[in-house]
Amino acid sequence: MLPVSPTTSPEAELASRLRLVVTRLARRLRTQLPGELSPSQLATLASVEGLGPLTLGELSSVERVTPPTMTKIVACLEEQGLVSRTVDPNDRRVARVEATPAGLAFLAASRQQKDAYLAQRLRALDDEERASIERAAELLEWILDDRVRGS
Amino acid sequence: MLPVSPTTSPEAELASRLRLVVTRLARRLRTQLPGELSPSQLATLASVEGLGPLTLGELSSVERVTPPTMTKIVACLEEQGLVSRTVDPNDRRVARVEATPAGLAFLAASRQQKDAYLAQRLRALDDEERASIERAAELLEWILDDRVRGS
DNA sequence: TTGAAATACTTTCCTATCCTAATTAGTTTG
DNA sequence: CAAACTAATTAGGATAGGAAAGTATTTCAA
Repeated sequence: MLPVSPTTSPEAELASRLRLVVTRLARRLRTQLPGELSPSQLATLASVEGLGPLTLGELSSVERVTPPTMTKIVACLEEQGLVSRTVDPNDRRVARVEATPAGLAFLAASRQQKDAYLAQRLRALDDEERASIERAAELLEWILDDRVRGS
Repeated sequence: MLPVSPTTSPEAELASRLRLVVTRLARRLRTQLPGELSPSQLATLASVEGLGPLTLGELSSVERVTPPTMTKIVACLEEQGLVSRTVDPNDRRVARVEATPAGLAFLAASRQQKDAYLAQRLRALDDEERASIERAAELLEWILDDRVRGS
């Protein structure tokens, strides 16, 4: 439809198209939930849930955020009762962060809310179309996997 | 792989998976270009390119940003010579913003750079796999199309 | 035709987020 | 035990974006 800048390879053209749709869809999903947690806070909570109890340092490198920033994020989450901290008895410098039941519940609710939009749209597709999307999701997961060479 | 919270329908499960991969890929694409323009500035420049000359007010509502913020964004883009402003001779309160040739060139380059990452990854797939992604991109474009009923 | 209201943008000031540098507390090692 | 190292925190600063108020211009009603 739109005459994109002259592309050299078919991959480049597909890349352009994929980038556009992924960027837009992500934006749509983001604005779908104006929740009371900042994006970093939500992402941190999700990491804690997915990766189990983590130290502040691990969290800050997972979230690509500096340690001081992570200190504040975790402090805020803790104040709201969504995570708990436990000092490691063997090395009392480190504190492990863990999701509380309230944190897990919050995450589940927030996911359900975001997924609701997508699920509603997906319901309008037929089985074959949903299978296509599933297959693509698989491939994109592979693309995102950094064990594949090249940063 | 990860035991997600109990989902009710197959659509919900796919939605969850799709949301995750789309969000992550979008983030990857975003951080891929640490360019000298902020995200809002880049988005504004892209809107100006795509929608033609726009007033500040139109721009701020398109970008979901308050007028003062748009004033600053445009001022910054103008300083860098990426857009130009022209006062409407019929109504001297309004100023129309337009992309300069330098602005268009910048956009093209930035797109090419982002696409490069994706294109590189896509090159590692075979034709069948690329076709799957293309099909999915089509479906996602349809999903994003707001002319389809339901917000 | 002129004052009041409306409109388009700008200026000022405030908040939130995330950074770097320096500090504190705890652990390991020579 | 002291020096070096490590984990987390505190202090301070940069930047993006918003709300409220201000300025310039246009429109409308009496």
